[in-house]
Amino acid sequence: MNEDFCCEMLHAHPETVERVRKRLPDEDTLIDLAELYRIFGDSTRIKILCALFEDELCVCDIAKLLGMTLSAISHQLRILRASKLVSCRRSGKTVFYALADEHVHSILALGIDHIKE
Amino acid sequence: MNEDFCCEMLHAHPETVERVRKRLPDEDTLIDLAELYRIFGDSTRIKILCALFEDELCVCDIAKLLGMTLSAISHQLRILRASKLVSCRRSGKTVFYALADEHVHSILALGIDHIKE
DNA sequence: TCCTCACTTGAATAATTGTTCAACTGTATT
DNA sequence: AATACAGTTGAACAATTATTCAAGTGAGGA
Repeated sequence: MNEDFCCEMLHAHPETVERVRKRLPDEDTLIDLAELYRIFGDSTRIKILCALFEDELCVCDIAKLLGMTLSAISHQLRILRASKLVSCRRSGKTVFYALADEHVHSILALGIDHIKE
Repeated sequence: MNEDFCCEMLHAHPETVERVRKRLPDEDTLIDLAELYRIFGDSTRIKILCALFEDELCVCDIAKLLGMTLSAISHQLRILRASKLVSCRRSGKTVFYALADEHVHSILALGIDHIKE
């Protein structure tokens, strides 16, 4: 749609809008940011991330911990892998998953802080 | 489903699972946490939050800034209000929105850090 | 080589959700 | 009182997505 006709705007604040527009991160950054949070925004994935926050786990362990099927967990791990939030290593028939980095840890911790208030 | 039959688990690690289970935040906290991130996980809402991070804005300003309809923005503001991430005040015919607290700021900043690496 | 098991994957289904459209508030102006 | 405008809301629609089911890998053991 055409942004010039989103509303009448006779009483909008064009100078404020311009100032904010200049400071706003670029479109791609904002979309990536939303995408990152979207990954955290599912209870199954949050549970997996919080579990891996405690220890490295194999798919079977996670499935048992969450009371879900291997398939459901594997599908979610695929999404977490694609987003580089978890890493994995194979040991024989078993695949172990772990958090990818400290950032994931920080983001989780901050969210928990917010919830608890 | 029954967590005892999620998989064969002949080679799972029950002691690790138990240890992690004990440390894991309770179910409700995890669901609330996912819910919080889910709100951040939409590009329209992230844009609104980032814009409000810069300045208080009326609905019309936000619509112009994002090039979207008043209705679409209002629907998203309703969700942000319900999640207590934004506050609003009416001044005549105009309704101004602002970030609800510092936490929102912190969560956004941390996410941007992660993206930029 | 055959079998078992840990895990992955693709298709199908059900549920959720973002935007649009049209109708409706509430406040100010004339 | 009538009109205009900023914003809200509900229903409908399209798109996305989480889980299930069934079939398929790949590694180790017999």
